[in-house]
Amino acid sequence: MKSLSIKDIAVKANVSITTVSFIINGKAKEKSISEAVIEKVEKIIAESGYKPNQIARSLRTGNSNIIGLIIEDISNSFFSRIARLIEDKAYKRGYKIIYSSTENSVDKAKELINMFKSRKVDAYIISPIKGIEEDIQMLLDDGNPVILFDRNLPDLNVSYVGADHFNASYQSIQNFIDQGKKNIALVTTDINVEQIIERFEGYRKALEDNGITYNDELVVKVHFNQDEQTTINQVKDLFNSKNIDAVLFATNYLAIGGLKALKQINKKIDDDFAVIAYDDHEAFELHTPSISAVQQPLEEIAETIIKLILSQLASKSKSPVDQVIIPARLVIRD
Amino acid sequence: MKSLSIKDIAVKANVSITTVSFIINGKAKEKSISEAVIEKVEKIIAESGYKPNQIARSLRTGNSNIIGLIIEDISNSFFSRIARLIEDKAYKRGYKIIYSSTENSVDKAKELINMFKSRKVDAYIISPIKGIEEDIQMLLDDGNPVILFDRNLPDLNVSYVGADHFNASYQSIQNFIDQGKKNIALVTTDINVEQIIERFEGYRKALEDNGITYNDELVVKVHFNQDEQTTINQVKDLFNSKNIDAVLFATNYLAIGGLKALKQINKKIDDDFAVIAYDDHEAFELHTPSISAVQQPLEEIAETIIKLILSQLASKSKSPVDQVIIPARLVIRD
DNA sequence: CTGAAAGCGCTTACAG
DNA sequence: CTGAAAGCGCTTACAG
Repeated sequence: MKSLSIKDIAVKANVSITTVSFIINGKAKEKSISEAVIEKVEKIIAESGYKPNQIARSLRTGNSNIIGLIIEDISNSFFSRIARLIEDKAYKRGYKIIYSSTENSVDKAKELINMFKSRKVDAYIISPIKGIEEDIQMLLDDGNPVILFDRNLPDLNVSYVGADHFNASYQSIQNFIDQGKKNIALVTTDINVEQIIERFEGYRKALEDNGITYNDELVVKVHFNQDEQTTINQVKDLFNSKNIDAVLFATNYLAIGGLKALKQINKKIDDDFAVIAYDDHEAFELHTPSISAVQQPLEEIAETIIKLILSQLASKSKSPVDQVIIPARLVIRD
Repeated sequence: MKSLSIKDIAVKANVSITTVSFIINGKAKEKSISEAVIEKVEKIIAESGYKPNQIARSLRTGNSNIIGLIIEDISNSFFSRIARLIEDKAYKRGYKIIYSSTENSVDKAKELINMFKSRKVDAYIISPIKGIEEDIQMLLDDGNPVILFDRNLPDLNVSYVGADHFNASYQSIQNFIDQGKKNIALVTTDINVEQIIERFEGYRKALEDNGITYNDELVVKVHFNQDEQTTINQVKDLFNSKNIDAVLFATNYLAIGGLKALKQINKKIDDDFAVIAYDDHEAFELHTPSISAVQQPLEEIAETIIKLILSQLASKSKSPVDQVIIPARLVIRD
């Protein structure tokens, strides 16, 4: 069953394709099409259920009304919640989202960028990894709107939206110290991305500013993508071998694994031992006791991303570069 | 900066567009293009970084290599995990995913189907709601591959993949009864979708088969989309007014809200009071005590969906209708 | 007030 | 072994 084309409508209405096109695109008034013709054509369109072929429209106009979203992993709740907000806001402005997960692979990320490029997406929202700087630079050189989020690529002159990871991490550690903690551990990952590095630097700086010597042995860097059981074992080893009175988990999935480890070795979270997770998660409020967490302002991040995209889309000229850093919020529970 | 077209490559290589097209599409041998020409053209393509315009290709060939995914809400962990698996498997077969969330709105669902239609997606994966039967029937009439998942539309003769919600619910209740529970509550939602109805029927039938009278007052149906606090209050009311020794939460977000309510009224989960959540969630294993859950076989569901899609895409003729029901697994914790 | 025609970047049947 | 040309379904500058 072939679907209807603009030609079919034109024939049925006994007018030209041009006229139908003008009506579809709301240019009827501007082109002074007569009321009678407008009504006739609109009636036929409504009755037939005709939908313009967006592919043809894209080929002709050069834009697709699709925004490409490249993230690490859609099943990670931080990304899925951001994706939801972005989708919603984009949708309201007439844009659809194509997403794809990179799994932190440089090759896959490059492939995805190429794929989106050949699909002529109108804009790119990317949570990037190191190693794709060149590819992003090419997108910029070609005049594409590009917004990085969550993590920045400092070598690039590109728009970026993200939380203030350094300060949020710093405040978390300061909070521990204010409670009198001295042996503060950090469980983080070994991926070399901006936001993880900033969280580490916030940790280190807060210790330093409070006169506490940084101790390498209190920092565990787990491999990205390793299975949870391995992470759990590493955390157990850490707590079994060291005397620790507070720990910051640098991501929510690390915190989930870490809490399981603490449960298994029966390490109680109480006045003598404090925990903060970076990025909130539904499990934390529910946990006994409740777990404090750094909340990134997802709504604000998503809104800012979309605003920047739209303004870049609007300005046909060289896109302005905006770097927006949004404060994160430390939520202390219990 | 305009990107390169096939014509630019043809000019540079001093051959025709046709020849370049054959080479790009791997038909060089078949069309007996000479080795020398193939090499020359491939070299130029590689050097120039030329990527064929997929929009033009789609317009010409009529397919897009894009699969449309319509779900309730990407930020719900059940859907985001399924989305991740589907994306991954589709990607390996050369397909990309466009997704959109319906938020259980019939209007939005209809809009999304139209949007995907005008984008000429090659296939549709839909977690449907009642009220869009006609729209789906139109897709089927037009010969589009359509797979429903999670929830079925029984009035339609369409392929479907989902867990055996009835039996999983039945077994959960049977498990309670085997432990000697008598006053078994169900917290569910008021959305009129197949999988929620089946979970309810499983509950009711298990009670009946065990000679326990169904009691309307032990069933709470919360409004879809209401805020969590309202749900929490309803659950509190239920437990404050009734004597209950077991509860099945029909979705994982209801369980999250419900567990918060139980915590607030200090209702302990122990030998005298049992809880099962439908759909697992990271919070449940971590909870004190751990919460039992029905696990849907996500991997198998995603794999089956993709297999059906591919087989429908392959068979140019009338697509076969397969309804695949996959057993779910009750994981008892503690 | 309306239409004929070019062109977006491809694929492919046909011709040689 | 290779190419000219039609056509996918639109939009839009130009003409009348």
